Amino acid sequence: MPQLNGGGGDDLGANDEMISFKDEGEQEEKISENVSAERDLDDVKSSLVNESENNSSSSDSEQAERRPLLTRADTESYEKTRDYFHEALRRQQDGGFFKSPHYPGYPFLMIPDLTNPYLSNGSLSPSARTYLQMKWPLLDVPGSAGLKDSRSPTPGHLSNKVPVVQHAPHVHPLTPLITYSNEHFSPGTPPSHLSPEILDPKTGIPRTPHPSELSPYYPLSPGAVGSIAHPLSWFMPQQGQHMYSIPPGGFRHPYPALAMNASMSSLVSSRFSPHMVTPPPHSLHQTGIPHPAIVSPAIKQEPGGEHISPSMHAKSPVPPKKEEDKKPHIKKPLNAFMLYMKEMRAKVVAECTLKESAAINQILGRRWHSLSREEQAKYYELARKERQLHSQLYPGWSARDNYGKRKKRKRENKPDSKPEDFSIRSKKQCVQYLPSEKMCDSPASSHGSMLDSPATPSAALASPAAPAATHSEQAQPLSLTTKPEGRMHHHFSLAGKASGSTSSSSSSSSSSSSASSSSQPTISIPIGTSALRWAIFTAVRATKMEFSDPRATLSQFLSVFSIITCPCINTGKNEEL
DNA sequence: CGCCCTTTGAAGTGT
DNA sequence: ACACTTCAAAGGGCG
Repeated sequence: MPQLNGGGGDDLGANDEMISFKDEGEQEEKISENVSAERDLDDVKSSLVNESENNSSSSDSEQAERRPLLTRADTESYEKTRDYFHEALRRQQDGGFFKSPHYPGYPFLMIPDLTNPYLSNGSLSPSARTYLQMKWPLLDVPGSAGLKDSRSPTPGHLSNKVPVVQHAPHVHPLTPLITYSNEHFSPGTPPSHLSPEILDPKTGIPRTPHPSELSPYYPLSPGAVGSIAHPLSWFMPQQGQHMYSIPPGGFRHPYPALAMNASMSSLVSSRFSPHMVTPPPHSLHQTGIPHPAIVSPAIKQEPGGEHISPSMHAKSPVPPKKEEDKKPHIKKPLNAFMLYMKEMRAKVVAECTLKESAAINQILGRRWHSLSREEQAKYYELARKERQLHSQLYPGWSARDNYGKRKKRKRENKPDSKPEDFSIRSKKQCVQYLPSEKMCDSPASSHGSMLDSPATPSAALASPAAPAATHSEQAQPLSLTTKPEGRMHHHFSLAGKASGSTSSSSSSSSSSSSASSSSQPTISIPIGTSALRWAIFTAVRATKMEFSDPRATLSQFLSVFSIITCPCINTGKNEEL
């Protein structure tokens, strides 16, 4: 969300968030799309502190172009998705590689961890994970060949990283993909809301899935699994990977019947793909839904073997554990960025030798910002489905349930983050992301990207979160700003939300804002409120400018507004430090 | 061994 | 309504 307001993210997030966006160098990235990750890395490292961004406006035009697309109605986007789906299916049937021009990564999007994403203990080795993510289709699943990963573009080196995974003879080839093992799964009663039946997408009437109905998308037998690709396989993990993995035994229907609508069913089916659908071999965990998200506290142990052959040993529900233990740890559904990260991490790691996650994440964050709206929208949509599915699986679950499960993090710095301290403590953030000139650089340059925002309609699509439409309008002004604007915010004392979006960013932004406010007179504008609009209005009036063209309006406004509110913009002075 | 770092986003709590 | 916090993934770094 941070990024484009109207865009998908918008819905999700508050408009404000968009503001908070850090401008990390989106432009930079765009300009140098080809730039290797190493460069990114270098930037990250070297600049870790000082990252001066180019102001190239090249990206603007690009963004401007794509914005219009985003403005379309949700329906359109969904249709688009459907088109992708069909396309994927078609390609798979053709046996060709599916390369998604728009979103190459999707195919393995959720594949990422063999281990259930929601399991705290992923047992697979990183390399194995990477391998599977990228190539799992190659696992001895015969039919999967056709699916070969769309990501083919992926550097071969990646594939090389992984050792061949062998399955025990008796184990289904896909078993490894089933991250969820009984062990992890705490016995529980399946959600009452889940019923064995599924809703007919068209009629919405519950019905019992018939084998014939399931196929071709829902292969019934393990053997068939590989051969039949789910239409959404391109979109979802290739048959096997699920965010919510299923226990070895699998459910008869993964999530048996969540109230499925078309989208849900597709999601579920893809997620709990074939093997899941497959009739439970023997050791089905009948009690419940083994969901990847469910993690038994006690389980944090050995990664290894059990994952590989999860199903095999349907261990009887482990001996009674403590009360607390009994309560499975259900992980939060992954958000759009997390999904993106999972997908791209391996790639980034492969491109640069860097292994440090912190650095990689920075790169990923930048890349995330550089993604087109459409690309991001896909992840948002995916994340939305994730949440939807998650909520259906765990109706009573609340993010709050996981509070305190982790050790406390650093948060302390925030409170104390006094300007000075702050600079010291979180220097990285400040320095790195608050490049001076860039911030000010031109709202104009940023406009291009912002321009598209108007459209909010697309937001719904992009942003799964959907609070959307309503916000989008208000947000727009804010949303207009992409990263650059985020910077602007710094100039303004936009305290609020901007900072709020991220702990880290928040601290930096807040600090920066405070710093700026202290050093220079600035206009405090509550973000996400009518105040901003008022400010805009005022600014426009002040200049007596008339705008006929929406785009012109925005850009002009931004120019004016920036001038009025952010003197430093012109100077390029970085107040921050 | 286990937390930190780092990213964005969602969802929680707090004011 | 807004601000702030926590957690989600990941894996090297570090105490």
